[in-house]
Amino acid sequence: MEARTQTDRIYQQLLDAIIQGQIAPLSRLRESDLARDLGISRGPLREALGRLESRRLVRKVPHVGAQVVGFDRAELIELYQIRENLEALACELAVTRMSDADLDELGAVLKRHERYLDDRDGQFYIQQDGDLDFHFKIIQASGNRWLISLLCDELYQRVRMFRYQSANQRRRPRQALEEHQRIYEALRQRDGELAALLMKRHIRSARAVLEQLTEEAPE
Amino acid sequence: MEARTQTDRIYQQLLDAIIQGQIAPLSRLRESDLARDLGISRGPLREALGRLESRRLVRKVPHVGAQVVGFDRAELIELYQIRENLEALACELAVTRMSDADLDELGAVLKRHERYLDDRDGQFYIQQDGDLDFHFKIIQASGNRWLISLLCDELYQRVRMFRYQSANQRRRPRQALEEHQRIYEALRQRDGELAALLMKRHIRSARAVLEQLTEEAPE
DNA sequence: CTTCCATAGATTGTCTACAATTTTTTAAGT
DNA sequence: ACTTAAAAAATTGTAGACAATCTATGGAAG
Repeated sequence: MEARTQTDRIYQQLLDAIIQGQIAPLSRLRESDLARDLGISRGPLREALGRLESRRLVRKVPHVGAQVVGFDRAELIELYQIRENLEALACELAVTRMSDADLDELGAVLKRHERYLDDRDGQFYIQQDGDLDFHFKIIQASGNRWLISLLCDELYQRVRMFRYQSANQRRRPRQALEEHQRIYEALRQRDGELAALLMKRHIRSARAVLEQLTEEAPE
Repeated sequence: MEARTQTDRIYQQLLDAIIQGQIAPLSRLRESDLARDLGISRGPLREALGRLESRRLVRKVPHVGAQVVGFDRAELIELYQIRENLEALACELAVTRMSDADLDELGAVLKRHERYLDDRDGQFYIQQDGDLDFHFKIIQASGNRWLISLLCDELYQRVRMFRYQSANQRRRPRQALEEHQRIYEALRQRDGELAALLMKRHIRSARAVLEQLTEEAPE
């Protein structure tokens, strides 16, 4: 039997469904219906919805209800601005804490990505989330618990959601990989400052793509 | 009658009590007792506790219970590292968005602080939270919604909790004020880069104090 | 035809009771 | 006296019913 609680299960389940778009953005989430579909009562469901609200994947209005958040270009750009800075910080911190073994693991991730790219030349959907492995490893290595939970548990959910929905494969996976490799090299050489700079650039270029993507008229 | 929900009221109530130390760190929070004391049922209370857990002011263990988080020096230092970077970013963004009126307001905050300092020479408890006004104003002016909610709604609760509990008045309020003034000047001159640099230094010096405060043996 | 208000329906918020799990107590065995 | 195990107590997790609130429908007045 599961040691976890219903709330946890349902939360995870809804989280995945939302991120992968199985529950469409802006969907209204009716508690009674959902509870029935999921085979639980409203209590745990409400707690799960509350958690989703805290993670900003759902918006709740008192006495009205909950709905999945929509795609908001401006908000995503704001999110990327933050990632720029926090992941740069992660690089600086990681440099002082990563063991050689950690670096080897990180290198292995890149090797794996490279193979994917060679195989399915260009089009790599699986690498979608695989890309995150690289970032996650560095963040984890930072050893800063706030940083880890902020980036991995909160901000990144939104990034993943965006990627799934917009079917927005990176335009230039090869370039992204090269940027990763350069960051990796900097870490190898224990040059935190450089790694941070490169990471900042890396994310900024992703943001630039995002800004062009759904270009809108300047206000 | 209040438009808010019980969960909201209780959440705010518990939040204040925890931050101000009326509910001591590491206190066990028993649902039945708390609910009785607060005059509500366990349902809304549980949702409030869940929200507190999301904000990292409470830790919950399934089937065991919830307790207020304790003082963790290392964790606070990690938090300050993040503030350094995010508030620097806030400065850069704020520079491009602050109106002259906004700047006047910010200046007024500083004037007020100055008066406090002149009156109750040195010892300023009220300025405890007043200090945050300065930071909050800049953060708000950044216009980055993620930044605003991360700093104001999440991270700062922890900072406030620490300040209340440790009765850790800033040692050098005068110096802090001067640093604020310099940041303000940089913003006035629309020099975002400088403002960011000064903010980073400002928070870093606060962190340094923190590091000395409860000095522990290096591991 | 439009606007306003009242009523009915649907949905969320809250309470009480019950089930599952953990912790504490108690007692037996070594 | 100490360890182990079983039973009891306390506490959290879940379910279902009721109350409060919002939304939509329909009718009357202008």
